[in-house]
Amino acid sequence: MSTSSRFAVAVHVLTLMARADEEPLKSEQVAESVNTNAVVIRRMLCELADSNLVVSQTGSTGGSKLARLPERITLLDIYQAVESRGVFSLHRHPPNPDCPVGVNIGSVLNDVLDEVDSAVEGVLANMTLKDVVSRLKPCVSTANRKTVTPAANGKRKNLSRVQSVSARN
Amino acid sequence: MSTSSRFAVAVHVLTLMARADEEPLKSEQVAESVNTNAVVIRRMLCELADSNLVVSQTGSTGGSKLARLPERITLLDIYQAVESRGVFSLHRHPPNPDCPVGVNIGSVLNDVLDEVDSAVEGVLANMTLKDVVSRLKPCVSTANRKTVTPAANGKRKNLSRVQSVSARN
DNA sequence: TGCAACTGTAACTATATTTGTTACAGACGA
DNA sequence: TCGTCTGTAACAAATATAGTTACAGTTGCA
Repeated sequence: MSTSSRFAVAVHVLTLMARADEEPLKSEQVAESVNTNAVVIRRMLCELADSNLVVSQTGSTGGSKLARLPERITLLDIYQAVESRGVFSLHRHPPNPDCPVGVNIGSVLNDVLDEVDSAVEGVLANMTLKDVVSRLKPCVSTANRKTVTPAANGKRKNLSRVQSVSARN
Repeated sequence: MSTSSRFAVAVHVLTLMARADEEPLKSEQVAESVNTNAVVIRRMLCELADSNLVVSQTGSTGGSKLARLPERITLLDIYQAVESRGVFSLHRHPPNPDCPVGVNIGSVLNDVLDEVDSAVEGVLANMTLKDVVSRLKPCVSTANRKTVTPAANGKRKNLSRVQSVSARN
């Protein structure tokens, strides 16, 4: 399916800000936690700002912070801000219009794919950024230790979500 | 999100076979309806055969047909046969393990993404290939006309699913 | 038996999309 | 005015999907 990691990264970024409270974070700081380039983060922050999820300020004391309380930001808001297309795509090239199946399979599939999208959105609408922060909590307080709590290395139900155990470098 | 069209194509292919009844279809015929290369179809047929959704036969009178009745093949079966990964991915490179958020955001996200996957699977499990064929029916009988019934040009709720109106060549 | 018509598959190439990088203009506080 | 930010353009790298060519092996049939 080749999904992007944009949603995962966006949630990560906003989670950092939720925990930073009102303190604006610099793209460089965020990039360090996400483990990517600061420009990638800034690009994403622009999209999040377009959707009114964060506010950024330029200048020497600049940075970005949440535009509203974490409990008022759902994962659906985040998803819609950074993932434009739906879950599936139709054919890359349109099917043969001279074939009775080809000519209207797209219509049938669209209905199905809309249902799928709605289901996804339903799940995402039910969780807020605050919920994410809470679920994260268990490992905090004993700041910056290197050891990971065993439960923190959860595995997906299904397979390869990339990154899982050991990454590629 | 950059989803693939594999699911759409697979449903298309199996729909053709459902309508062909027991008559085996040649990859060339299928490719013509899907509007792609026969090898692309044969590759997909191999995957579908691995999942026991179709049976193929080599030789001069060969071809492929459904391995069981259309009412016994769900869209979930098809999805699982051709789309390996879940709907979303985690970070391409693992986040910074020295950051309290980075170290276990993956675990929280995994839970969410599992929920999303389950929701998608739930929707797909509720429709069979037979249902798809039925929904297709309205336009048949008056074979091979070029005009499309107005209702057949349905649009997605959201935007660009590719292919929509005019394609790219 | 030999041919023609298939499938299965390997090995590429082409195309698209996402991610990462470098560079720099402009904003802004001190 | 200077240093430190953001915003953004332009491009390179990485990845994944789709399309193409080529060919070995299978099978029905004359």
